[in-house]
Amino acid sequence: MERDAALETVFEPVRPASAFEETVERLGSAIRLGLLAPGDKLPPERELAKRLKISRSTLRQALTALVQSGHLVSLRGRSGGTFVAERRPQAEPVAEALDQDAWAILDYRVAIESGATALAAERGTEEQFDRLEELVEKMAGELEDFEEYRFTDIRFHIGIAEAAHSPRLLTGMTDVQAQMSNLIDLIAHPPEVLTRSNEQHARLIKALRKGDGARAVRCMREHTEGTEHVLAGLLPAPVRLEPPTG
Amino acid sequence: MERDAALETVFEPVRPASAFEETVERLGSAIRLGLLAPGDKLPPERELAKRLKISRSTLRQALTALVQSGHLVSLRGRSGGTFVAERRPQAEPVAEALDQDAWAILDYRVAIESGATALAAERGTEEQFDRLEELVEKMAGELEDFEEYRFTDIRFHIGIAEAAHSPRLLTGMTDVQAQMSNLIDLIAHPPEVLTRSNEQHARLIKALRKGDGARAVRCMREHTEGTEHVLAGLLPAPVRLEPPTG
DNA sequence: CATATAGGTCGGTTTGCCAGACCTTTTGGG
DNA sequence: CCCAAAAGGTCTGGCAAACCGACCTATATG
Repeated sequence: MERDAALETVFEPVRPASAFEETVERLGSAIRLGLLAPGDKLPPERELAKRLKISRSTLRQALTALVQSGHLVSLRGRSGGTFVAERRPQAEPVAEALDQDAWAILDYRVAIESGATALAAERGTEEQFDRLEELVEKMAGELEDFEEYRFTDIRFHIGIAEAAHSPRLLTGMTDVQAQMSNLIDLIAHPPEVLTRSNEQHARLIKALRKGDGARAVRCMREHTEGTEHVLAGLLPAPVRLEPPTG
Repeated sequence: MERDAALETVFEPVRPASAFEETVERLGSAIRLGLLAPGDKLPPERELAKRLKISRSTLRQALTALVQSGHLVSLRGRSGGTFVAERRPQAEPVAEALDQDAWAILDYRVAIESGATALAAERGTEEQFDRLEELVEKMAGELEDFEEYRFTDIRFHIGIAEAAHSPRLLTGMTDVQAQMSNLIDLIAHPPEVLTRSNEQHARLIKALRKGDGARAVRCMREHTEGTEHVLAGLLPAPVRLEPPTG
């Protein structure tokens, strides 16, 4: 039989997330990605529960988890509320998620990034490109502070997804960035690397402005490959299996 | 505030799928996509439940649903089992899913397809390209029978995801193809269109063989645009909203 | 100091899912 | 010919997640 790989996926374990899990993930990622900035106030519980279409109790489970993990702070009383913590928890990374399949996200990333890039080249507005360019300039001033740089970088990449004008790609991109962060936090980022990386950003924008999708995608690929090569030295095994000659 | 679109996604309703739903979707899609061919026998319930890591009762809910919808047939007795129905249910399409956001899948599709294409250009093996070429030849003989053509087409696109050697992309691609089918079934497919489409397939493979990712992606974009243009006449509104000048 | 606005707590109900025992149908093999 | 094996079909009890809604507590502002 031939269509084997595809069939295997069909029978892979079904593991739907619970409402609680998904909520933690959504809010947690948004915070780690800087979509919710330190000090930002979340909507009141009852309201947020409505927006997320979950019960308040479930929402509170998630909030509690995020408070305990240091992502959120909640204050009681009249002008109280739930706030994004000022000092982000230093997620001690390493040791976890360094699995074999850490590589899997890289593949997905390539797809989302280059796909979004191709679309952005066609649909992006001047304003959006301007904004991307601002971000590039901002990054240029953050070469010494990786924390900051990375946040701006995330906004840059999400910005590309926005320029693609597609909700699905936007969620895809936030997904990707969230998962990438786990990996990216692991590696050193000397200013030279960031400089180079940001140059690629600049070239990318140029191609986008010209509407040259193919070139833009090539830039993006080059860009993502950079990370991959750096990671290559860190992740446990570069084994990329071949089918067992079925 | 600027990062608005991204924030909205954060607070979108959380709606985790149930195990039941996801199972129906997985099996149903696999059947509609032809990954499970008519007459194929599924593993016995108890075993399948183990593989999917769900309880037999939940699995049976899903199977029952699929039997009622005509996708599956189950036979009792010793050499019984659950089989893929010989005649696929003629999902009377129209009327449903023609929503505004039918367009959303098209965007995601572009990302997955062009992303997978880019990767396949780098990682695909000769054997895989050979196989893709076989499929193209097969399609060339199916220009008069759209049902058949479409199945082969699906296998072609999934084949590209396989050539990209990435599990995530594979699931992404099956997702995309499943959702696309809803739309594609709606439109007429005269042989001329299929011919043209298949020529694009052929060019795509050529580019893949040369390892020319950029060119391959361009081919793929051209290919997907074809569908989009045809659909453009059918879907309710081509409105692609711009942000309300926040 | 009253009251509005928040977070915090509790109890009861519903629903999804699971585990496992048991029944029924059919057929291949002794 | 009959029975054991291999399937699908049925039922029960139990647990945990999620929901709903009412109520408690803190506190800052007017």
